[in-house]
Amino acid sequence: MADPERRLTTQGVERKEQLLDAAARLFADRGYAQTRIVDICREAGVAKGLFYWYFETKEQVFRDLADGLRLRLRRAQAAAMDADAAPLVQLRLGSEASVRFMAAHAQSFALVAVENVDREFVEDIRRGTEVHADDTERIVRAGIDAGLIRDEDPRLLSYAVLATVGWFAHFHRTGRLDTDVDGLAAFVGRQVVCSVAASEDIAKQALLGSARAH
Amino acid sequence: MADPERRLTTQGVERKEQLLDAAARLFADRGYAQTRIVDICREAGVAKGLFYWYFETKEQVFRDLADGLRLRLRRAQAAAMDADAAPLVQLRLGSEASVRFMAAHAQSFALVAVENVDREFVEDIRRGTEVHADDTERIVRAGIDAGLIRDEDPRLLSYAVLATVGWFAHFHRTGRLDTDVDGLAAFVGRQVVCSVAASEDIAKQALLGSARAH
Amino acid sequence: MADPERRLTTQGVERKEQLLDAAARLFADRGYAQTRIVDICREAGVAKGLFYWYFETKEQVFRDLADGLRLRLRRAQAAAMDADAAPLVQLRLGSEASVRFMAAHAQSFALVAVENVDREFVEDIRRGTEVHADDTERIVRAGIDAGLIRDEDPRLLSYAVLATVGWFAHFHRTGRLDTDVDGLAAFVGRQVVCSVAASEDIAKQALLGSARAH
Amino acid sequence: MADPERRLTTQGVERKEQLLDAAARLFADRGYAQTRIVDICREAGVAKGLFYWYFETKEQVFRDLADGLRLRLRRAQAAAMDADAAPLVQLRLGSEASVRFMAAHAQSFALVAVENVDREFVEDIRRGTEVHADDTERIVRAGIDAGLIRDEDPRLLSYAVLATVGWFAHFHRTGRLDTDVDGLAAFVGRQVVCSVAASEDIAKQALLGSARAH
DNA sequence: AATGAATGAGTATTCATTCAT
DNA sequence: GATGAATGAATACTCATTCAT
Repeated sequence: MADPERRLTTQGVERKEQLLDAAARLFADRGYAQTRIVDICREAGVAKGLFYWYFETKEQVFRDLADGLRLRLRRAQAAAMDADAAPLVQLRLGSEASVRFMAAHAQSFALVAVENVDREFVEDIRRGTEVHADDTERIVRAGIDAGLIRDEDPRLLSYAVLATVGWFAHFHRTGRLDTDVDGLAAFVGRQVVCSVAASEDIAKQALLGSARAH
Repeated sequence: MADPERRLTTQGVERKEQLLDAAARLFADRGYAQTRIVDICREAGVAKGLFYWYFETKEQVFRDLADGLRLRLRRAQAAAMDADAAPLVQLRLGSEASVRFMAAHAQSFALVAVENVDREFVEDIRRGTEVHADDTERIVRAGIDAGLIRDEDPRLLSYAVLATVGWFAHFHRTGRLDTDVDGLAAFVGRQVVCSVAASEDIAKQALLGSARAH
Repeated sequence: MADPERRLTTQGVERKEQLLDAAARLFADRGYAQTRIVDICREAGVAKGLFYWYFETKEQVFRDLADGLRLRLRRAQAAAMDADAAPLVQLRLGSEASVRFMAAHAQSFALVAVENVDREFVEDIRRGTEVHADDTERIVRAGIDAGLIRDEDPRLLSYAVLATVGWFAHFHRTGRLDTDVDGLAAFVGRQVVCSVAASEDIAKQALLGSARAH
Repeated sequence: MADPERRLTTQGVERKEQLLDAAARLFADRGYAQTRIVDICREAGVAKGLFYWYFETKEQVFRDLADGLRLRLRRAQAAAMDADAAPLVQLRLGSEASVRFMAAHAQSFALVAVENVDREFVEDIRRGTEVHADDTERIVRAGIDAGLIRDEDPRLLSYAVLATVGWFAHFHRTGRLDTDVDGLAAFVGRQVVCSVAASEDIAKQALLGSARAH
């Protein structure tokens, strides 16, 4: 019923937003499979039939949601990173920004977290991660070339960075950390830097300006 | 019909194993929701009704599978770690063993890492992680006390270790790494050591005996 | 899906009625257990899923049906009884009306009289009988006080009345009586009166106006 | 598996009895449909497979049980009735004996009570009732011929007797009467007599020797 | 745009019965 | 006789999706 090309009025856009929000809340709260279309509509306060005016399928909503998140996360990172800064500093700033963003949108991120995703979407999530890994890898390569980062496989190092950022967001989301977001972001920044820096001195250098240089 | 208390004969245990294996294969292959009881039975070569002689519900099988996996993972780690070794070496050995084990049972881990069967199960996973974090934290504390590990919050450092190990297993599983398992395990070992060591020298020390000390 | 609180449109009420009718027919015809949801829907000419739009469970329909029947039976009795009449006359009129009503809705009563759906339902039936016994007891007490009814335990006498009425309906339903409904109702009326009246004369009095006074 | 012709050893007969008892208890307690073969076997303390050594089907057990009850009830009645007594006295004695017997075997009778019987057995039960009605009718006819019983259709009067006896047993079984069995039997005897006697005097006569002649 | 009734494919689970040992 | 593992037919219920209004 929902034509992907359909032009929505301003009101329509809002309605769609409402449904998207409701879906995000519920998917995150109870998981994709455990969320019924009716639930989403009830949560959004509209009738069941209306869902299909705005979306083609339940699956589509999930993808829309995931795409949106990816996009906004990348923007948040980009905004935080200083293109002129040293690679390690860029990694630190990017990681900190990511943690902050994910924490601020914890609810939504729950639904793209590895452990919450339904089989049918792993591939989507995978692709999303790859994009981030590409971004990271560029910086890592520069760092290696400049002798600032250990001479390991750049792709592997990028994944290591993503792993740290991703899991801490996850741990924070699931309430297992008493640290506040600022403290956490700072820690993740330090951890990322220390885990890839070629030497202590270089790491210290990259952590200048961060709350608690080690 | 399946009584959790029921004593199984040797043959019965084998049958159960057969079904468990079949289930593991199919769950890993196509996902929990996409696997029907009939499929499991067909795969195991038994009639549909027999499933309920050995298991109470579909969910139960899943949980049995996950529990078994967790148990074996812990054993594999314990076997790999030398209680007399230095903390960093223990972390390295444990991490390497984990990566190896997860890689060897990638199919099965695909399950517990990704599926979102229900709230209860997600809780199980969480608890499982916490147990690992506890194990790790003990070693990290010893390392900090000995001045071998950076003086950060030991819990956070433990999570960082888990993050690295877990995600690399995941990346490997999803076929994004061309590295072989040995190379990957070694890398993860190095990465873990470098990400927590208090200094380069200490890290180097801990990596002696590893394939490619940095 | 069926929300007990849901407000139905006029059309919706009709649909529900349709399904209820179909269910009543089939339950009566082949029994509760032998009637499948699909059968009911086919009989009503709707798709299987729609059943659950109007009812919560199969059991629910059954209970709805039984409740409705009980209600209507009580109404039929109340309508037949003249509040100003003598107690024995009231008993006679009530019994006759009951027999007539049960005979007219024999199909439906086959249900509530015979089926053993579950513990809960048996309880329902029990409660239903008690209500009728309460109604009857009030009249019986008045009769005893007026010296028109034998001085026995009023509750026991009420049960005796119910027994007579109930079983004759049952016998009629199961086709064991060649008597027509009018003859049967009259007989039951006489039997009830004679079985509780304090004396022949009193009984005769109460039977005046009945087809075949004894 | 179970051959109806099979000769059982003494032990075998006991085993069968055990199973029959267990089945009676469970059928009566929770109903036929709600009782599983396993339940019966567990209750009897034997393995599931053994059931089919002694019985052909679950249905068969029910029939065996019902037949046995019928037989024993008839015997109990016959034993209580004095063939030389007046018809009304015979009815009274037979009714009292029935109530006593049913009360003493309340558990078992629950399973042949109209309201508990599954659809597939109503016909069986019906036949059983008819036999009793035949017995009763013979006496009623004699009473009518002797001018002791009201000149109504003898079959209908017989049913009235059965109704009274049957329902009071039922009411007693379901715990709705505080009267003790002796009191109840006496009441039912009086009620039966009064409900069919041709006159007060005749009734009084028939009640002589009963606890509380009216 | 919006509603909610209608559709029907899909599946976990139960349980009487059989059978090899 | 006895056991309990194995079989498979049968069915209530869910929920994404469609559609008339």
